[in-house]
Amino acid sequence: MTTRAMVASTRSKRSVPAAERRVTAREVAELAGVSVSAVSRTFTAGASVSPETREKVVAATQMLGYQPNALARSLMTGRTELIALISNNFDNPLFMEIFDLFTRRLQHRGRRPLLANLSGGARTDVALEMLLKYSVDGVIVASSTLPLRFTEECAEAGMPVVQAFGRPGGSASGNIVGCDNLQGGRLAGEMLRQRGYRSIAFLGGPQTATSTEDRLCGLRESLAIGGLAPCAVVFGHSYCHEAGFTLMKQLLRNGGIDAVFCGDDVLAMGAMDACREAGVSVPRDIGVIGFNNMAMAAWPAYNLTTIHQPVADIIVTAVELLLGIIDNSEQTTDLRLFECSVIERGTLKSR
Amino acid sequence: MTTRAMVASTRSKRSVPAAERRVTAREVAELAGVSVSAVSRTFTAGASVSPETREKVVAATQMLGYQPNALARSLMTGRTELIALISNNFDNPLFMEIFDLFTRRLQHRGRRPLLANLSGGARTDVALEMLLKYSVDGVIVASSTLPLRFTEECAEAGMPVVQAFGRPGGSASGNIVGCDNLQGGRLAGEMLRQRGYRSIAFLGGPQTATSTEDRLCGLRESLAIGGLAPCAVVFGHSYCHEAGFTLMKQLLRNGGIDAVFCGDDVLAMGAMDACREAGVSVPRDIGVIGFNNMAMAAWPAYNLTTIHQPVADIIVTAVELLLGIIDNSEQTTDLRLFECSVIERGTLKSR
DNA sequence: GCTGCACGTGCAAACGCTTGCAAGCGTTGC
DNA sequence: GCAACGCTTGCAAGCGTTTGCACGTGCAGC
Repeated sequence: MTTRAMVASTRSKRSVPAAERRVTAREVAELAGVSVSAVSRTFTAGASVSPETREKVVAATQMLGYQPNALARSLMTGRTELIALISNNFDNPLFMEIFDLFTRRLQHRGRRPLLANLSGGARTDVALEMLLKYSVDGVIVASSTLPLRFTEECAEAGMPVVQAFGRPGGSASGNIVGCDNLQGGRLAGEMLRQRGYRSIAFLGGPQTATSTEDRLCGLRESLAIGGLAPCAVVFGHSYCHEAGFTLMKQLLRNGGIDAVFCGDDVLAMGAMDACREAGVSVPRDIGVIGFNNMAMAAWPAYNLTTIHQPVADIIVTAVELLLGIIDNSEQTTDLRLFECSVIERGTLKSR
Repeated sequence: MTTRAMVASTRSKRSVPAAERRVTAREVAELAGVSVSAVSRTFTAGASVSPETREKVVAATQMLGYQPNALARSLMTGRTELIALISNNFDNPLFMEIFDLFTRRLQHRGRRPLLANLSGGARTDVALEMLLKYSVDGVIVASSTLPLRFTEECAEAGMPVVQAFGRPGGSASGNIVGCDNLQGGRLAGEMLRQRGYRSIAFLGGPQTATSTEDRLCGLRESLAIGGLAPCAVVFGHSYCHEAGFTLMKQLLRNGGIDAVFCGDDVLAMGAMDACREAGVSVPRDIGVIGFNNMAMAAWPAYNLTTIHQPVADIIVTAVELLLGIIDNSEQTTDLRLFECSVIERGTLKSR
């Protein structure tokens, strides 16, 4: 480690045990001259409390700065209002938007997101264990590259779970909300055919990712209509810039392509950067179309034509679906797919 | 909403209340033929349990798939192992790296990150309340744009708190770990002077952000040595691409600058995109230097010369500092600043 | 004036765990 | 052989809540 750290420090044993012990319902009750039941009821909607009692309790609460202990409450109610948010996708800027929207939505619905990071070979069984230990009310898996198995394990352990940005898995089990990757892939294919491209390569994310698989499949279907087929198909180890860059260099070396459909915008940006470095002009020499329409795709450096998936809709739907399952405590198997649309920018020739 | 959603659904009232009730210590105790105390002690390090008892308990545990309830435990121990992770910076890709590192580090130390998103006018008092309700063991504030007041309020409420990516505030209270923005600003200034730039603009983030303030100050100091001063100083509403883009267009309109120091890489990218659009060449016509060295800065589309701050070191230090405070339960006032360094790429002329 | 009823309230028993305390028991030292 | 000791263990209290239940109380209806 070459960095030097400046360090300044002042320590002092906490002299006054100020705010040491959180104030409890009992203390509030005493001050208000009522029972603990009364203060509890004051804070549970729909409980039977007279206006006078409530007023006394509220006054005492303000005076002492009381906050009901959510954990103790959860012991009785069986609800923690904790929702696990699981992902393994921390090198894709789209997930910044996704986290933002998820956390805001959960907060908005009075729930707290407990994060589990499954990237970089973190053990899923350890994560599962911790979800159980903390008795989360439900689980949201936000990733298309996480093994479906994990989602199933959550369900088996009795936790309501919805997978966002997943796809109708083979097992057909579980709740999934995402975009119609197949349709999105078709859209990309149509677009490329319309613009007169003939030698089209597919540059995808992890081959095991259902999203990549479906997008490729959609492309194939759509090209087949015009009697075409992808002239090259390559997969990256992850949805990251470096993968797009490396794979595109490889495609350029092999030659013979006039357009590439990338399974993700960040892959597309990597691909464009490879073109840039190789002196290949986009869209003059080669057409590029991405997927996701992340914020960066609109940046002038890339100005990327791409397939939009309605991230915000997906997230709201995922949260509402999960909360619905929790409230009704019924096991559902829902599949909600949103349609994709084309965002035209500057990386395809005008025809 | 123009998107249509395909919906498929299968519902079924959960017939078997399988895994309905989590298995408790009592059940394990019964199966193992011991008391609940014994099973509790089996799972608390350093407790006195004979090998035979432990073995019986472990066997029963495996058999039933028992998971100690962390929340119930916390009621007695006063520890939740929950750490609040607070941020309001969800439009800056650097924070993807930051979240990744924080969550991994916390997991590695056996803690769970409880996320609070304070972006977009979320109310800080509501957030504070929820931290108290859930009795988190400590708080990490990961932002340089969050009001120092929030950090102070956490401390006042008796929660150990460290601010990451903050700076030595005027109040001199609180635990802060970050980089030496002043020194980083100086570095940028030196770099620009060395390369022969004379008319240097500063393009910062929010004027109230301590990071922006300090970086500008460092720049000023450094330029002063060469008898220079920034020829223009502008601030964005946030550390985002759009702000960099807009502000740079403005700077270009006003004219008379030959280099710009951006308070953040994403601002720099916005600025470069503005140049691109205006037909101004970087670095031929104008030099650009950024701050942070986020992953994207290395992408060929930008190939941005920038000031590196050792994000990983900062995060590890922040976590260890916080856990230290929690364990020793002593109120400290630590300040740990890491040195910045220059990452040379292609956005400054070679001289 | 008595019964019936609705409403508020407090008591006490949970929830699933930890932990102080004392009892049990086998060892060791004299 | 007895006291002292150390190690295990179970009992029971307690952590901060919620909630079923029973017990008032006040009021309307006859």
